Amino acid sequence: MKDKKTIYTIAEALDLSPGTISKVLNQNGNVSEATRERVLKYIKEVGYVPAKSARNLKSKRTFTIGVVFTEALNIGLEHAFFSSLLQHFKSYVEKFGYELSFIVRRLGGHEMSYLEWCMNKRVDGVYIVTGNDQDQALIELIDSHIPSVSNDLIFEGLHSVVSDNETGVYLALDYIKNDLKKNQVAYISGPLKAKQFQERYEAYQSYIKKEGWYQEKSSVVFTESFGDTSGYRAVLEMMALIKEKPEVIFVSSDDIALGVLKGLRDLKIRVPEDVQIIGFDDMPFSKHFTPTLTTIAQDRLALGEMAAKILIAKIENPEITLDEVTRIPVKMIVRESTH
Amino acid sequence: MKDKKTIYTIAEALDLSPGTISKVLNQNGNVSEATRERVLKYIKEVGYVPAKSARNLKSKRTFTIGVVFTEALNIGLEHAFFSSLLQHFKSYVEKFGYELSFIVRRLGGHEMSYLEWCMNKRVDGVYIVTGNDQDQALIELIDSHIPSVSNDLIFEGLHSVVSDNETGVYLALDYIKNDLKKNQVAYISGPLKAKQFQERYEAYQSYIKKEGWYQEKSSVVFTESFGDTSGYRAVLEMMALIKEKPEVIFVSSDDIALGVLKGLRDLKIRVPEDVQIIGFDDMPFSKHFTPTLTTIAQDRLALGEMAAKILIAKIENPEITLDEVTRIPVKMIVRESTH
DNA sequence: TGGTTTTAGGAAATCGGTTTCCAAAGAGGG
DNA sequence: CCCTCTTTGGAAACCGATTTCCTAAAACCA
Repeated sequence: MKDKKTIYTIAEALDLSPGTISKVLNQNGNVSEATRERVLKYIKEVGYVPAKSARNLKSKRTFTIGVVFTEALNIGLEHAFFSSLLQHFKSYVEKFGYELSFIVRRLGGHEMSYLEWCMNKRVDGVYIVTGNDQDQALIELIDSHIPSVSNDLIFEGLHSVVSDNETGVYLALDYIKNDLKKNQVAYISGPLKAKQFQERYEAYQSYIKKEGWYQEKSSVVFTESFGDTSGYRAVLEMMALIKEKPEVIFVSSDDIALGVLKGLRDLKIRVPEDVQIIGFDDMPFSKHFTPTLTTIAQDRLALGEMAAKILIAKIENPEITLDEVTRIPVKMIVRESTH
Repeated sequence: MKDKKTIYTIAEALDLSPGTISKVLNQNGNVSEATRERVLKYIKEVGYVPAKSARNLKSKRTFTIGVVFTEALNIGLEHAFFSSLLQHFKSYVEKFGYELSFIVRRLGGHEMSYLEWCMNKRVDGVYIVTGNDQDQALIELIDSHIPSVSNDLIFEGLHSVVSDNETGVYLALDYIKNDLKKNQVAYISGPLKAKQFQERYEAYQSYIKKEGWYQEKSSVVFTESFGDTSGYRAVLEMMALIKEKPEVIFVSSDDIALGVLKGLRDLKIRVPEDVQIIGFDDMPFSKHFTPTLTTIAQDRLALGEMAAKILIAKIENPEITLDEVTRIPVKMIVRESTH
């Protein structure tokens, strides 16, 4: 029973040829309804499952997508935002029969590049959840013929699906200007190595300049990495150095904002009475912070699914032409941290 | 250049036989140092990478571990605790050349069981991050000959690596009794379908009984799922029904506790002045809650790595005998939510 | 009924490695 | 110098599907 079951075993048992079994399995080729059913029935009976490696070897398609998930800057799978993208991407591609496999850079002891790994595995496509645009090995992969899509990097020749960060920043600043009627604002940014922080920072700068708002040097602080601990340190640093206390602090991500809230609490600065806070992302837990966090919501579902849709389209139709960058709309969510 | 490169191409170019190339690649067989280097050099030059599917087909080993990550009860990859386990597991097994592949239950349109998928892919082992112990398909997988390990389920015949939940609960309750000197305590539990909540709940019950602490019916509430929103609802429900307000609420996970804190705030109940809160898990963000959360810390690194270690041991030595359940110690971390 | 078109199913090559077995050449020993 | 032992590398079967090409039988048609 637990012996080997192959297409040959089956064929022999049913007095057919292996080719016929294969045809039944792939529902192509001409097989009579009668034998089709006979084969299917027998297969179910003995619990035969075709070996994927054999199939892959011959047919070149693996129905596997390689996932790049750089564990730099504190963002591994532990980072809720990116895990969430991966989750949505995964759910979507699974509907089309694709599976995910993490790209590994060392296989059984020796290092290999992203591209080598992908060729070795013959993945059908590559999904970059987070990556480092300075990474030569990643660039090599992007430049290869393997279809790829990213929810993070923006790169010549790479299809990216990212939030409309600029509009997000403008929404927040317009709100500060028109609703809160403030202009004494400070900014806490994640590391600019990450593309989204870079875009948000640039949008911030351009808005400030356009409005002519006064900004002293310390009113912009960069964290050294992702995560609440970084935010905690950043806000302490800012408040220690800044002369004119800000009325509003705009923080470039919610997880960093959590640390900022804690830092302010330790400094006995009340939110929103003494300073108001706006975050970016709208993570699930942001609505339960103390105070609950006003933020710019990213549509994680749309980000992940659109990336999936594009990648599948590229895999199944290599000739397709698409915009390089797809922007997903964001929206503002007002909660207790501003009023 | 971008044409096909196989062991045959290489062999021809170097005037050797394919077998010899294979021997070089696998550093076994007798090959002279001279040709070894010649082959290696040429391979590097033309950028040849062996096709994994061909290798797998012959050698049966795939160096791939299937990951079961049930997306029930709100716990997908988005759940920080389980993502973290997966992250640590992944980092560990990668050192030994294993890669991870999510187990998918529908491949190219048609449903398949966990076991079918695993046999189809010929995975070397299975890692259950989260699973449902009522799931017949999962049980079938566990009962199969494929080596497996779990960080969640505890099951006859399955190797599990889990926290010492009982000690964790006792630590918290001893602290309530001996340090806080309270005994008016309530409990908010995650759904008992999840093994860890079941264990914690049982430990709680046994302690309460042992101490003879008074408990009215509403002093234990179960959430319908994971996540802060569940906690929010649960605490509102509890406070609405309970007669004798508790002095301490013990919440069976930190993410649920976040919602509890928010609920109490909405009810104008102060923490820790009016009621003290103890969580379970010690998630990275728990130290930045308002107030910061006293909790029982689980060692996520140890959980993930130990699971990895055990699985690799089982794969590489099928005869090995191990304890079915490995308990990882927990410790108590006191913060502002108690005093 | 004879001739033509379909259809069902088989034979065999192929994908790209791994591995066993074997022969030739070189090394060692008396 | 002859014989044995070891090294080196080749030939070929094999892993388990897929796929093309082909033939025999069945169906169709006038």
